[in-house]
Amino acid sequence: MGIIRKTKAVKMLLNLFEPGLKAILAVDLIEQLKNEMNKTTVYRALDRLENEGIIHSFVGKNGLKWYAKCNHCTSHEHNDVHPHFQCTVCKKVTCLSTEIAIPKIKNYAIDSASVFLTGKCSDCNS
Amino acid sequence: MGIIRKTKAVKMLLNLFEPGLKAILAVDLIEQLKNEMNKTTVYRALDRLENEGIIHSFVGKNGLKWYAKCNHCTSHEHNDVHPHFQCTVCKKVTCLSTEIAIPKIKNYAIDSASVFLTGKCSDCNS
DNA sequence: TATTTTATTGCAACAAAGTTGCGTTAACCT
DNA sequence: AGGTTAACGCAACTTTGTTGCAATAAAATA
Repeated sequence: MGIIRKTKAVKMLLNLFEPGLKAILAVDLIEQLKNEMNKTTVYRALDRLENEGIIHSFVGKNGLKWYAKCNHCTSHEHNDVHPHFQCTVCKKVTCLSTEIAIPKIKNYAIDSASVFLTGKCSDCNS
Repeated sequence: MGIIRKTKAVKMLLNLFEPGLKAILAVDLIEQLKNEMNKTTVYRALDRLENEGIIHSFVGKNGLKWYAKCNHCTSHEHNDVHPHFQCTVCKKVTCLSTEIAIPKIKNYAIDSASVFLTGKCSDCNS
């Protein structure tokens, strides 16, 4: 365990995430890769990459699953607690590097926060 | 438009939300009401109540839809920008009344934020 | 109250996202 | 190269949510 094979699926997926902070819908990955591999393969490869801390996932407003590359995570710890942002104009979803302040609430022990923002990105806001 | 009929479905749903801040899974509502009405009816009644600003919805970590009662919303405006919290012990999901600070990001125009927190609620944190 | 209007319902069929089991294939190790 | 085992493909399935349409029941009107 802990070892991940460098299979065709893994390589292709990592290529697609290469550009950087942009998140991709699982469904879109399946569509893009439909001539190369089965959707089951895509889902399973994504699972593995996520378990190894190479990518992370989150759920959008509509319940669909997004994936993006991690910055400084390991299989033990997902350090990457950052907000995700969707532009209402270009529809792109990105990881923001802004740290978010986890609110303190009396008598509650909060151990995770996920923040999803919408609005206009810098490209569309001009 | 703007008028919502006080049908059986609407009354029963509002009763279930009565207790207060607790959110309920759409799927659980359907299960609870399966002897009383069709799931289509539940989904459509929830839609109407949400459009009128009587309840609001959000998506949990797993992509499932939650509904909860609104505090001070109208059909025109959902003022209720509050975090949602799920206790990892008792699994309950509640609306927190804490205001959240929408982060400012240079060149971005942010117009909505949804925050989902997990941890231990006050009941389970003792 | 009886009648008309129109929103709401039930049903059955569908759609989309994601999962599972299992026999086959292909990475990796030696 | 050969063996071991993770990864794959396929088909079938599950779950959540949606749609069209004929039937029903609120509300409005007479």
